[in-house]
Amino acid sequence: MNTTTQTDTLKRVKQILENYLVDKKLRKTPERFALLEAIYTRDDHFDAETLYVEMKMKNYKVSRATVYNTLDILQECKLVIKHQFGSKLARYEKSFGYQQHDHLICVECNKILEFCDPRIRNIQSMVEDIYGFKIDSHSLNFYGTCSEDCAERQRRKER
Amino acid sequence: MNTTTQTDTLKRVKQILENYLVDKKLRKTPERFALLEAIYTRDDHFDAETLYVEMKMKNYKVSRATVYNTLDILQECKLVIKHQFGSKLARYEKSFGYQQHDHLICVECNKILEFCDPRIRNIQSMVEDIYGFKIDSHSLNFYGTCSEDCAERQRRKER
DNA sequence: ATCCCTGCAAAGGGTTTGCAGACGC
DNA sequence: GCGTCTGCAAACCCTTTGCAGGGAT
Repeated sequence: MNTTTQTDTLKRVKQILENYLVDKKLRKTPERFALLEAIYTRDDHFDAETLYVEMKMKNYKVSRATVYNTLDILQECKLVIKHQFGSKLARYEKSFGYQQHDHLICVECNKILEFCDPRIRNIQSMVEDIYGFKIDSHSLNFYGTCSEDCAERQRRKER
Repeated sequence: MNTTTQTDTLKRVKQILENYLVDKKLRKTPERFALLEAIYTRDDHFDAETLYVEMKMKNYKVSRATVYNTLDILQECKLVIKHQFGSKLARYEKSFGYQQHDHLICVECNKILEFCDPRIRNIQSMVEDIYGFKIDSHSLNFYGTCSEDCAERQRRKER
């Protein structure tokens, strides 16, 4: 994504947040927009603490409470997605302009790759039909090792 | 599953645990076998606390520490699978004699259904080839509502 | 007899909550 | 000015850990 597009994205997501806040009669606080910008400047699967520390480093003071509060709001307006990659530590990522995708997680070095596969949609509609569920979302994670090094490290642990 | 088969399963999983403990030079304590039996008598996706309380109710005293310790061991010998269904609270289920399956979770009433789909295997091998990962396991969860009642309750929340 | 395992309770890590003061409306 | 949002810290929940006594080998 080049700089122009990123600036453009930033404008659009800020607009979405603003609309959401107005609609829900919530306040347009500077903290919320600062956090949104920080999130849309990142390009990874971060946790709440990392975001909190990043703000601190930039000399933008926000409390942990505000970080969590804002992450909740951003999830509600679909600007952020929360993941639980098999541990209790929640991970987040921006979601505007991204096509829905799934994750491939290296259990050794924690590298996370993304992939898309249209077959999941098919599985979803089949499952909806069979069980009478209305499905809103899904998460598909593959866990494994990303390289021979990581595979070797894993084998060593299992002994 | 009829009673005969369940008794049979119980015998077999106890044997598996015993072999594992001997192999790893761990001790065959009564707590471990009692917990294994409790787990294989259940038929749901339970959390550690529920199991702990169940043992208490049956007047079989085990500590939380032992519950967690035993769940770890049972995971290692593949008799139990641990799930993280989008919350920090871990869920467990017995896994011997079960084919690998995935989950459908009602976000309103927390009902959990299971399903299998062979296409996931295909996606898995494709992803392995493309990204050079060696995949050990996966988790696919669909989140939605299980009935019109639950769907309605969800809509009411969103207002 | 060894020393791993247990029970207990305290500590731990991530997240949520309560409260008083700040500030968007 | 009203009422929500913030920062702070304490509380919270689930899980892990430390330790001393007990039981498997």
